[in-house]
Amino acid sequence: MPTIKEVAERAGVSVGTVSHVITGSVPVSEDLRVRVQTAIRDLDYHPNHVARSLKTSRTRTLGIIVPDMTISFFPQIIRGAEFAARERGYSLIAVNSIESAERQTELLSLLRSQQVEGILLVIAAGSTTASEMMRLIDAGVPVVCLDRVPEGVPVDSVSVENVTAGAMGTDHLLQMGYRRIAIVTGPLDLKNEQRRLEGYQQSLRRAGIALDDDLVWQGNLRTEDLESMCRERLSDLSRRPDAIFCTNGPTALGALRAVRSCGLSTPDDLAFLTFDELTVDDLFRPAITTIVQPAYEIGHKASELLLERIEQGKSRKDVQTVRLPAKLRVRESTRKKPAHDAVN
Amino acid sequence: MPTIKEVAERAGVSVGTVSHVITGSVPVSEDLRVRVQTAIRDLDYHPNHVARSLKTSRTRTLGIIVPDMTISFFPQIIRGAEFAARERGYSLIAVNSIESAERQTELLSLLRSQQVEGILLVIAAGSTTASEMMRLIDAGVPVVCLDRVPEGVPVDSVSVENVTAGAMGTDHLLQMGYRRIAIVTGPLDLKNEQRRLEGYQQSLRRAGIALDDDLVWQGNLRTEDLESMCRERLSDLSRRPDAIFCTNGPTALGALRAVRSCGLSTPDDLAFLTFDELTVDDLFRPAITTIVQPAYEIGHKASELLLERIEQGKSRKDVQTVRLPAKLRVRESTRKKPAHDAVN
DNA sequence: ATCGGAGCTTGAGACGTTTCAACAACTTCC
DNA sequence: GGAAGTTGTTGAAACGTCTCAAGCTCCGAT
Repeated sequence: MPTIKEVAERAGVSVGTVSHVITGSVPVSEDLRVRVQTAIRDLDYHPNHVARSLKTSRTRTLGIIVPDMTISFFPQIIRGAEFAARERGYSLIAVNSIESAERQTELLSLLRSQQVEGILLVIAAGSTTASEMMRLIDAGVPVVCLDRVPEGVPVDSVSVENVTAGAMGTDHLLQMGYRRIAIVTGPLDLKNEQRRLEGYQQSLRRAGIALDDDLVWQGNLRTEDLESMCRERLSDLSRRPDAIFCTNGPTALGALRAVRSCGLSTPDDLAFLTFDELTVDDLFRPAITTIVQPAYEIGHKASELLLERIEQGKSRKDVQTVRLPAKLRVRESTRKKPAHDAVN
Repeated sequence: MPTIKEVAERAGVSVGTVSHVITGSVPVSEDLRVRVQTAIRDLDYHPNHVARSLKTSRTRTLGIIVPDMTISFFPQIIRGAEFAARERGYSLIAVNSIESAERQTELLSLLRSQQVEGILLVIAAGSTTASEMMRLIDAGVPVVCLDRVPEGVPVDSVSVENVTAGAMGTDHLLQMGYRRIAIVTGPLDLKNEQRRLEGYQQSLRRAGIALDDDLVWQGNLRTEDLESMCRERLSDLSRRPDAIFCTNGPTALGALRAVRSCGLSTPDDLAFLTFDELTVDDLFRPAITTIVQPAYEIGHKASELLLERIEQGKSRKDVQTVRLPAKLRVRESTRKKPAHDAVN
């Protein structure tokens, strides 16, 4: 690859002048400008960002760590974040932590080594992040947490209004006549799982329905595990719920498979409601009612917050906490419960 | 952020020694090693990759450009590529061209400026890439094309065996008793779309069935456009096909919506077969028969090829062309056509 | 004619690493 | 006991760029 020096030679000017033409930071005469630009084109010269970054200590690059890009929720976030970054002349590099705390630590270090100017982080499940995050923050690395928000850490965050969303879903099921509502969650050390559960409980309490621990089905994020757990739970006829509420996508997939493999159908045998679209929920028969998180907007907003932090070097005092509303998209799987069913 | 110099001072050694401890390239006495490592930990030092790269002109980073990360096929590719890269100590940065030729050019330049050591490229639809690719190759940038392979350019590539896959799908439909098979394609300037069509035609010809241009429904990659095209086609009762074969995921989604909105059902009114899983095809009722491309493996293999090129500096003479087989996953949407239907 | 200033252009230092040649301190061997 | 290795350590140059201070040219004002 040609260097700025070769461009300078070919154009018959100094290196400094070439740099000025490229960055536009200092006026250059028309004559020289065109000579330089011609040379750049002839040589197919691409400025070496590595060298530039070393000098300016600016990379104009953000990093984002997500647990798993193959879960459709995350690419949407990434696209939103990428777009916002791009609007401000930044680029975004995305990496997967595959829900592993060690990998997350490695990636954090990798991104810092790559001199990204800020980091968007969706915390890996089960990682005890608090101290690690504090180190990051103390080191002055701009960070914004998305979707999953750590507790007790003064860090900017963007996520959905989880309690409200959990309550909204439960309210809807109640309204449709369901009473024995099972909630299927991922690991409860994920705060947003916990909050969704909280919303569910609030809603039931408001409706005067006793909470039943038997209806809180806590699992992990592995679809297969979820499936077998649900299958087991569902096989106990006497305690079978009349509705299932899943707090996230992978969970929902497992639960749905379990429902099917138990020979049950939705919504005849039980109603079904889930967080996050399964990409094509509208095409399912019955179509599935979902609580839709504004994934793209979450990514977009998080990026904006991060850039604000970076460019205005805001003090860590004023931690920003953005909570976006989720939307309920009602479809067939939560159809009103028929009266003759409702009697039992 | 602390620098290697500060570490050296704190440990009371020279900068060179610290570097040797970090890279492990030269033996260092136990005594100094621990002193240096302690200093590194105390200072929370992260080596500056930017500076390192400048010196070594190695970034150990690959770039991948995909049209759209929200199409589930691509994240799978990325995951595969990322894994293979990681196995060899490389990291991978992913960006979206959003099917735009200009954006692709920008990103190519961006990645080169970022000094990635090689590029994985899924060409944007409609970009006339030949000359651009030749420049890249002539400049000695290692490139591997995935999924979509340009014609007449001596570049490594990994994709699925498209003709065979197209024929395989068609064969299956024929075998199940369908005769009027419509094929729904994306833009035919994408060579793999063309090849899938080719396979379809081969299969029909082998079966002695006349090709009917009326059954080749060419569209673009926008689901909505596809939907309205299909709806229009399907509304013409006299010419309605008895099976639909979609050559990619976004296309399939559109076609499926059209089928539904025309009040038709699958497979009773017509059979349905598509390339690429719609994430949860097994949960559809009826479950959809798909031709599954080994996306993860495509990414993995492409990464390996690229790394080989990078590390062994293979000459451009021996262009590698890898074609992986697709798999037919038979489900309900292509159930055997009932005899009384088959008479007409 | 001289001076001052505006507007371009240049050269050199610095960014944080790696790495090579040089050196120092020990061993080992004759 | 000294030459020749061996092993570990150091200092300085270099990577490609940006940027600051300094220099040059030209022009108008005095």
